[in-house]
Amino acid sequence: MSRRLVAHLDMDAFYASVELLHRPFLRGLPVVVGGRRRQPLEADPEDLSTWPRLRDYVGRGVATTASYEARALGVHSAMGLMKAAALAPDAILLPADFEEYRRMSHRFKEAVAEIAPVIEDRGIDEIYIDLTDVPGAFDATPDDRLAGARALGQRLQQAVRNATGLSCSLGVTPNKLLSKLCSDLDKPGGVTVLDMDDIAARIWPLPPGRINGIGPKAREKLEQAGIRSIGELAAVEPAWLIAKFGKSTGAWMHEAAHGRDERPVVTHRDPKSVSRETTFERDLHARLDRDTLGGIFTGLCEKVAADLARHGLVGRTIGLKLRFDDFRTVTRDHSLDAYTADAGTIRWAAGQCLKRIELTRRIRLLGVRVGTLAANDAIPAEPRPARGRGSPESLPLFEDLD
DNA sequence: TCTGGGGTCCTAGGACCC
DNA sequence: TCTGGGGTCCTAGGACCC
Repeated sequence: MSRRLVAHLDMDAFYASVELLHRPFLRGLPVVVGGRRRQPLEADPEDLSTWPRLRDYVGRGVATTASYEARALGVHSAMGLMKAAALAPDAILLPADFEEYRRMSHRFKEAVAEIAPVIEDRGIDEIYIDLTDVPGAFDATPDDRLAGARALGQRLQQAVRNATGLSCSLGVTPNKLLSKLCSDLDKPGGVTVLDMDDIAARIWPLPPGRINGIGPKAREKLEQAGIRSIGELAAVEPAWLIAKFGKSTGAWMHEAAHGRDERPVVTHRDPKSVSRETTFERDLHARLDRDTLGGIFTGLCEKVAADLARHGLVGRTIGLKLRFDDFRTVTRDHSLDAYTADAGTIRWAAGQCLKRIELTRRIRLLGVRVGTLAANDAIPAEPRPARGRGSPESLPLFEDLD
């Protein structure tokens, strides 16, 4: 087995930290980023009482990020803002400024790339870095066998701070699984270094949910079986896990609990789907609100089409997603014979999907997706045998419901 | 005061073909 | 008339992640 060194770098409370960078007078206060698009901020830096507070928020938004002061009050990302307001009514609520976050994201990734160019993007605020071939990665001193890994982690952290003024945390270990886990162990601002020999002492005491890929459902199942730590998970027969979680997940879980992970750092991935969805301010009725729904539907299809065009992509499988007022979600797919990036064709196919859904309840969310993607300049001339279907000139949508 | 938006991957059944 | 497999594509739902 070849020796690897992989880092996971995670920005600390990224969106909130970017906001505080631009508004240092808010430092020390609980700050939450999130909510739906609102009017531009018109607050006075000199007068904190003019800044929007969580308690004044009304609507369906969630917290995207909470500063550490807000986290101390129990607010965390993905929490509904109404619930968050009950916990931290005085927290400052800032609208998300994705353009700015993307700029800072680009900046920190560039700074890392100057030191270690093999980078896997995991979203706007985190990356994996393959350090195996970076000079010094495996240096050791008499009192620190992981001195090279530690020094590299600290160097990356300093480079990010110099380039952005922002703090991040790193895990540096032999693989992605362990590094992801470790970057979270000493947040904010930590560099956690670990070798396979340290797994029993450092990893096994942690709860299974700390493993990336074990979510609420799996955690619940494990808990019911009395498995409360990664060490206990590691001691379970793989056959039992496979019976409980299926072949793939069960086998993976066993390996993960032992800290084994051979996944490479992937520098490029082809996109699999492009989608747009929106949750309405109020639940809409298929018939009573059909004009509103029809307009939103068309808008989503146009956005997806524009996204495809921007990336030079075309797709063949059109998907529709509805969420009802009881939060039940249904999806329908419709595969076309030919690739498309055309808004009208997408809307027609999504309309075919809509026909197959029984609209008994009010609708909370509407989404449109295009999958089975190909590059615009590499479409097969005869993609598939035509199987006969209507032409996209009629657009039966919410208009002809009823 | 319920629960955003953009994704990936897995499972499982049925159609259809050899 | 009954009995096979394997392979691929399509669809629907669900778990999970950032």
